[in-house]
Amino acid sequence: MPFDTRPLNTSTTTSHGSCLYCPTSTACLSGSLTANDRNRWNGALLTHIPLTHTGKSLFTAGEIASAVYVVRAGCIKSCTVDDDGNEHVRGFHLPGDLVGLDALGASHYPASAIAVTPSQICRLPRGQLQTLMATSADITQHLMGRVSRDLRLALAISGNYSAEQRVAAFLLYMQERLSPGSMAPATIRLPMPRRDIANYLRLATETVCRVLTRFEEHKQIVSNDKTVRLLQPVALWNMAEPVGICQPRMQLRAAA
Amino acid sequence: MPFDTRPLNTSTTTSHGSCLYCPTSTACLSGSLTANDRNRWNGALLTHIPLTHTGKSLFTAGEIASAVYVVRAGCIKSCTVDDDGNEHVRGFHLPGDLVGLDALGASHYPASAIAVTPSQICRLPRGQLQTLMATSADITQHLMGRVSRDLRLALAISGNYSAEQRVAAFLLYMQERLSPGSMAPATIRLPMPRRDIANYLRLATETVCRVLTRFEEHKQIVSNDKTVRLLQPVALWNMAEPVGICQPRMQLRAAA
DNA sequence: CGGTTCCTTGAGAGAACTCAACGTCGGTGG
DNA sequence: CCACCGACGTTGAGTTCTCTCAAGGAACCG
Repeated sequence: MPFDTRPLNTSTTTSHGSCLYCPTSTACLSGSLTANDRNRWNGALLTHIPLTHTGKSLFTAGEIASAVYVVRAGCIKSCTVDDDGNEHVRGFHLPGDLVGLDALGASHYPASAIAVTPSQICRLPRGQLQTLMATSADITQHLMGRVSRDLRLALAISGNYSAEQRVAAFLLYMQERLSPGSMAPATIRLPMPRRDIANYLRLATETVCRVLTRFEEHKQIVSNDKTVRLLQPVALWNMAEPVGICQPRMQLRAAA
Repeated sequence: MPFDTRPLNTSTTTSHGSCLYCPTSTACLSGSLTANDRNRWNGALLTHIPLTHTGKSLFTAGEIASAVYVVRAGCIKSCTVDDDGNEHVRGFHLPGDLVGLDALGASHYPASAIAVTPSQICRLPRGQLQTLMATSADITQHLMGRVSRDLRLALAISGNYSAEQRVAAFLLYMQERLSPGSMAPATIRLPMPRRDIANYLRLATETVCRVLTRFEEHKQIVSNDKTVRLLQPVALWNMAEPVGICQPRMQLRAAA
């Protein structure tokens, strides 16, 4: 399978499709705009970006920030490499997410964007973005919402939490992103390797493994490589709640 | 001294002064706008906010986000309290900084804003902000810049760094903020207690103390309570470089 | 002066890391 | 078809870093 479409609801994606048929159209910014603004947003988006294969970079830290991207399928990580040569994963971008927002107020990208999985990307040139923002308060509002959502997520994950809290929060966050609304014990497929998860959560790869093993011993999950089934989301949620990146989930509260 | 104006260049501040005479006018958003936009920005700002005393909160996490604030003097920390009762300091806001930007895309404040030091604040109601953004692309741009700057800072500080790297980066960052451009070994006055610094850097208070003591043993700083003199900024910078929140500093590079 | 808060230092505990080894999987080439 | 290789995931043993707990001193304030 050269192109992983499992997170999507459709298996018929093309690299030249219009936003109208884009499987992420409800998650992409265009989904929440008025008809007029949506048309203009879609008109500015270049959808014919070729697939990005695993490890290929969309842009590199330090490059002049020339565009913002929308993930249409797959998974992109944004990361930096410090002067000691250590990689730092700053976040994962799933279908519907915007990539490169942290460069909006700067001239250069502060982080690189690298495909974690073969991905399909839409490109929105910076000039077009400026025009859109200058002429539509609504688009501006929604963009602001995305940037500050990223800010909230970064601040939440940067908190001082234990390895178990981090991993639990990550699992629940990914579940919410990959199968939104599903309350039953869901089976999710983590697109990224353990190394990237660990790096993102500021843990060692081995620590993530050990925590997953411990969760499995406690019958809270069933893990098989990239596939994880959350058996006791409530237990995980009780651990992860302080981190604050997963939904309030009345259902879970009620069940607990 | 009921009102700490030391970071400012003037000692004659009033609680009703106009932006024209505001000591932070160059740091505040208004400093980088065109004359027309600046007038409108200043016109929307309510400058007659009473002093905020240490420990007093500007707003509390969960409240409906009704405004954005500009710090005119003093220091504000934004923080959350998780369900375990632990406080998490998300950032410090110094004169010229905007507070509450992480609520721009949400209906409620995700974090509380609490005075670390007696402070003076300007208030910008949300409605006014929307109007400004809808009618001035320039103001929108600058606001975007602030939000994504905050995002970059949060992402940088959330990296996986040692206690020494964190403290060194924090000292350099504060020096840059409190006495910008100064290259000579500067004496800075940290407005916040060790507890808040430690919490912000995700360390124990005692660890921050120990690191500062170690820096002092190595003749890299001279520390006396809230006053810190950076004797070897180059050495600190070599430690802090990977964190990436301090300036590139050609001078320091050259000297190193 | 007593009370409180903050800063500092020490000793021990614990969480996560490093180093190392091993099994699995998928791709590649003989 | 199968051996080989590299990347990834998992597990164990020992180490290191940071935290926790504890106590004392300094500064501030009523």
